[in-house]
Amino acid sequence: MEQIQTPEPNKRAKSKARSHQALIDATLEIIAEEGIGGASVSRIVEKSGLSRGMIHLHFETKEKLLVEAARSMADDYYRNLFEFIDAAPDLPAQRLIAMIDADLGESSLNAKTIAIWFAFRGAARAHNEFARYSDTRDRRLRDLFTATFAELLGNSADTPEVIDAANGTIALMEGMWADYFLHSGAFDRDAARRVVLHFIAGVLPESVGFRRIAAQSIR
Amino acid sequence: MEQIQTPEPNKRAKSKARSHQALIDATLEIIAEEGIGGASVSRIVEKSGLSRGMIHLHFETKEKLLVEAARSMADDYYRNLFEFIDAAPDLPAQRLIAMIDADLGESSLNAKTIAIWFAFRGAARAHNEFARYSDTRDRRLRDLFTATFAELLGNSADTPEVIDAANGTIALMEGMWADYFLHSGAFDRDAARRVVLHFIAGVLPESVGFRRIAAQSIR
DNA sequence: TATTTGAATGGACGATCGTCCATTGTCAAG
DNA sequence: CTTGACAATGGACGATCGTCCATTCAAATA
Repeated sequence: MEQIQTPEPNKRAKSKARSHQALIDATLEIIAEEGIGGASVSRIVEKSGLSRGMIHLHFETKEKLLVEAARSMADDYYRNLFEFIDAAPDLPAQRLIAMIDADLGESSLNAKTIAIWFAFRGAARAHNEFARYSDTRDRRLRDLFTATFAELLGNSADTPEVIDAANGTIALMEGMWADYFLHSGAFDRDAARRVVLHFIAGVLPESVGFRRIAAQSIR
Repeated sequence: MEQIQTPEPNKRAKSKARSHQALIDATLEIIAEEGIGGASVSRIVEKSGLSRGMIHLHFETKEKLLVEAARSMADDYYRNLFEFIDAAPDLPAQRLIAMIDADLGESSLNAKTIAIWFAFRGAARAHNEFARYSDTRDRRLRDLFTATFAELLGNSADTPEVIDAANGTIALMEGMWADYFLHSGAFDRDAARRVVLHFIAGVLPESVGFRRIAAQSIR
């Protein structure tokens, strides 16, 4: 009987996909624990439990595997961000808070992901492919913040008020990531959230009512 | 005639000191251009124009040379910071602005130093010695900001208002460094300064008069 | 001037790096 | 069941890594 072309991957393809992902996962784990320098071919294949030739088979080059790993970090960040945005009411103030919560939440900001982000960034000067993903993340985030502040302030997105508010907010969150990176032990997630909301409220006119909404959301 | 023991270094010691510094300088330049990974023994001795055995002679280990290079970055940062602080009037608001100007000024924030700082940070997970200098820098800065905000607000240094103001300010400046790192081409130094001052003014009570002093200093 | 000191040299060393490929083993098509 | 396809293996390869040390040579001392 002629079989309908199976939509689900067959055993071969499944195994291949599993190996592909195992290499990326192993690479990220090693980078988190030992930095980019520790991510040698030998360590990666050891950690993944696969054989030496797999990196060349799946990624052609170790470099390209690292780029894929960086891309996967950026993807995860955005997936989490839009989960928060989609779950929030469609009001600019609520969306703003949702974006901050996504950025400072456990799934984006934790010991493993932060170690990986800073490791990739540190190597970005040498390998601009990494920078592309650090930068892509940043550019999309900047556009989202700019649009949200424009809506919140009732201004066009190219006014100084909007641009400054977006720049300051992004800087604040970046700074909180750096704080976490340097003192993950002492870092207080709720305090970071409170400070960010407080600083943003300070630069917005009383009339937009952000202060009240932010205050309600303080935990 | 018996000569008085020369207080200035003799030719030998001078040459040794020059080589010592040449190795650190070469290392920092390579890290700025090619990242930590590019700083191999071969590259360092090539760049410095010295011979292969010098790293072992002066630093015992390449690792220790990198640590010395990181320490030299932290030293430069603090030297510049205190130059600004010492030049400022002994008033908390002026000192606060001086610290921000030191942090965002050309001598601390430029393409070379930022590339180096982020490279060291990225490798900090692997080699905690680097982290010590990133962290030392941060801790002293944090203490200075906390003391200044305490004075400005007339509160003790352990009140939430003071701690939050210091945390937010440090985060803002960290974030501006990250912005510079990711978009050194598009970065606007004066805009960054304006945003930081604006955000700080927003969280301080009108009564401390920071807004007016900050506004006067906007360029 | 003769001797001692130690800064500086540069090649040798084993370890590890990333890449490549002949071979193996297993799944899917014929 | 046989055969072709291909995911997977793991060792070989030259290049480069960081360390070490026998040697050189100029400066300081006697």
